[in-house]
Amino acid sequence: MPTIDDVARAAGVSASTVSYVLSGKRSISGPTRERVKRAIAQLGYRPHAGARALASSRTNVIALMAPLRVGVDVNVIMQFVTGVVTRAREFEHDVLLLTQDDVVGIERVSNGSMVDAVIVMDVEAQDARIPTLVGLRQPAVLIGLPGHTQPLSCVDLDFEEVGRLALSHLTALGHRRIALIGPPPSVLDRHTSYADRMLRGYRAQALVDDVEVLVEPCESTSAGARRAVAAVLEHMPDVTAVVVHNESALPTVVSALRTAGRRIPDDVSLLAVCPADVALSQSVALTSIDIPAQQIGAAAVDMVMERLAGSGAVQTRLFAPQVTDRDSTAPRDSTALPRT
Amino acid sequence: MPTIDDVARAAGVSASTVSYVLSGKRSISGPTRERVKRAIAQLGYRPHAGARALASSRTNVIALMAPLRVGVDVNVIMQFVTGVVTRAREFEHDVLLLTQDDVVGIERVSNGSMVDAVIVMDVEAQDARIPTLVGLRQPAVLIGLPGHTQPLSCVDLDFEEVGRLALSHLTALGHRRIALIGPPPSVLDRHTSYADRMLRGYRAQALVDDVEVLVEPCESTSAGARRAVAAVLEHMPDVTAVVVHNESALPTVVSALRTAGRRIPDDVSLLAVCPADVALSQSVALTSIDIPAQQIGAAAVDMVMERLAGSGAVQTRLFAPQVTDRDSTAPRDSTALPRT
DNA sequence: TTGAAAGCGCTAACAA
DNA sequence: TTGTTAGCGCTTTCAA
Repeated sequence: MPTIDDVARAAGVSASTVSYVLSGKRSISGPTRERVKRAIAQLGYRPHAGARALASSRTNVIALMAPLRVGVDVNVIMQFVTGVVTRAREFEHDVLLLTQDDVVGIERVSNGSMVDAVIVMDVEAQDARIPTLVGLRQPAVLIGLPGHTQPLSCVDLDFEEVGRLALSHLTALGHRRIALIGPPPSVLDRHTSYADRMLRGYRAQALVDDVEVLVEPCESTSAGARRAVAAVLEHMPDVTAVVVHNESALPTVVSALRTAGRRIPDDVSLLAVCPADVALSQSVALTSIDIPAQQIGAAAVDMVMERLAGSGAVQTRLFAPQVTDRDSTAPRDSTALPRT
Repeated sequence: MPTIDDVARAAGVSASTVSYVLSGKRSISGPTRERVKRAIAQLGYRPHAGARALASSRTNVIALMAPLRVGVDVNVIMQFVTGVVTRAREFEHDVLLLTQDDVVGIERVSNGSMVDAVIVMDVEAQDARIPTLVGLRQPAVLIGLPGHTQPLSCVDLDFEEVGRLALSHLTALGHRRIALIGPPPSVLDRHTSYADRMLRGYRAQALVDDVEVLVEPCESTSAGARRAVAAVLEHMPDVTAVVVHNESALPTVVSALRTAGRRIPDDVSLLAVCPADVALSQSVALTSIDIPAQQIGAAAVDMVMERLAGSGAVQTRLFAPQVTDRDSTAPRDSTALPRT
């Protein structure tokens, strides 16, 4: 591999000039720049990342800690990751992948100066990683909100508002008995940020709208979904609307409701909280609140970059949820009246 | 951050001694080692990754190029990634995540000496990345097989054998009219390695066993799955067995068959090609051929490490598939009388 | 068993 | 506008 000195020699300039051509940190005359660029292209020169990191204390790599366990809304995770990687590349950064369980990994890559920043997914209310993150030399961004405010940047969909919105959308349609088929018990037990907040908003809105609600956790399997539907129908036989916040359960919830003789949306309205493409790939186009995972991932990178540029302060950024009406919701009395 | 010199000073030794304690590349007296280790712990010392890479030309990072597009058997991808990351950590390596579309990314991280090796997923028969990979200074391992033998290490499930095995398992149960609900058309069109090979084996075995088969590509949506089932029932009304090689279609295929009045396994046997946990989370425990994605990912890392240690030659490693009998397959005449 | 010292390839302050 | 030079923090050869 050619080094910066090889390039400098080929272009008849000094190494620092090559460096400055590459970084743009000082002005270079047109002809010089041209010669240097030609030499770089000719030799196929690539700066050595380690040397660069050593000299500049910048690695152009950010760490992303993602929950690689299977079963938990794998699509959403993929979209977060895609958003992060794609946006990072736009800033000439690469992404180092850390897994959830590798908590010491944060310190390893941070203290070992392998990365410029850390993005953490799947945050829990009392997240064990937070003390570590707070002590880091590099900026950290959470996707999700910890239970208590921390000196850390956070970004997420406003899940509390998701809960309120889901419920109020259905009550506005006249529904008074509404069930939530939620995330798996394990997610709830861990007080995963998004699940907790969604539930809080949902329950709060139930009080406001004075409607009866039911919350049924749901394993991310077909059997789990069927069990959840059965439980809902048993405990709330006259349910007329269901909110589903569990991507993998979605197809089975839909078919289980039908099997139980509940037409969608004639007998039961269904509102899903999931990425838009998931809502659209079900057997009915589902009315849904989109989880803009890719955008959130991209926003996390933006916040990282602002912090690295020195222009960004610690902040929390919440995306406002929106209901997209599709074919799975209807007014409560839609069957009582003739339909078109 | 403390440097190696700080540690050396604290321990009353030279920097090289600290380095050797860390690498184990020469013998150190017990007391010295102890003092050094204590100093390291006390100072919370971490070697600077860039400096290390510069001096040793080893980064302890491997690049993983993963297909981050959604929809294509996301669970399988996650399991590959998990396998790679987990095993890499066992070898003290981290994983840099590259996306499929970022083809120049390979050259960037390779020539920029950011990584020690490259693992590439989702290989196609004529894969555009192969020439690049062949020219790399670092070892490359493919998960999947290219169409023509290349001077590259490969590892995968033996999908050709999967096709043969799936079919012969069903013919052995007496089935003579068998349909395959396969991957999405886009995957087939790209001649994705695993899909091509599975089909080849399946068709070859159909000739051997002299049975009638049908191949129906299938979009990874509920609607797509329903369409595929309808097409199968239309073109092969007396079908008695179905192979499904499309993870996301699985739940809907199962329910669509039932809706069409075909009981599983009484009227139609169903054999799935998917990770074991996916087969188990359907509404019937499906007879399946497991895709041991995590193991394959781990094996890819093993091959990388052997190559890096100098002990590994270029080789292709194929995992032998196995059928696990569960509740979705039965002899053809289990309920009906023997047919001609 | 240990130390001294020469790089590894780059950046950026200082000089011109 | 460009060049010179002193590190960045580590590994590893050579010497003792």
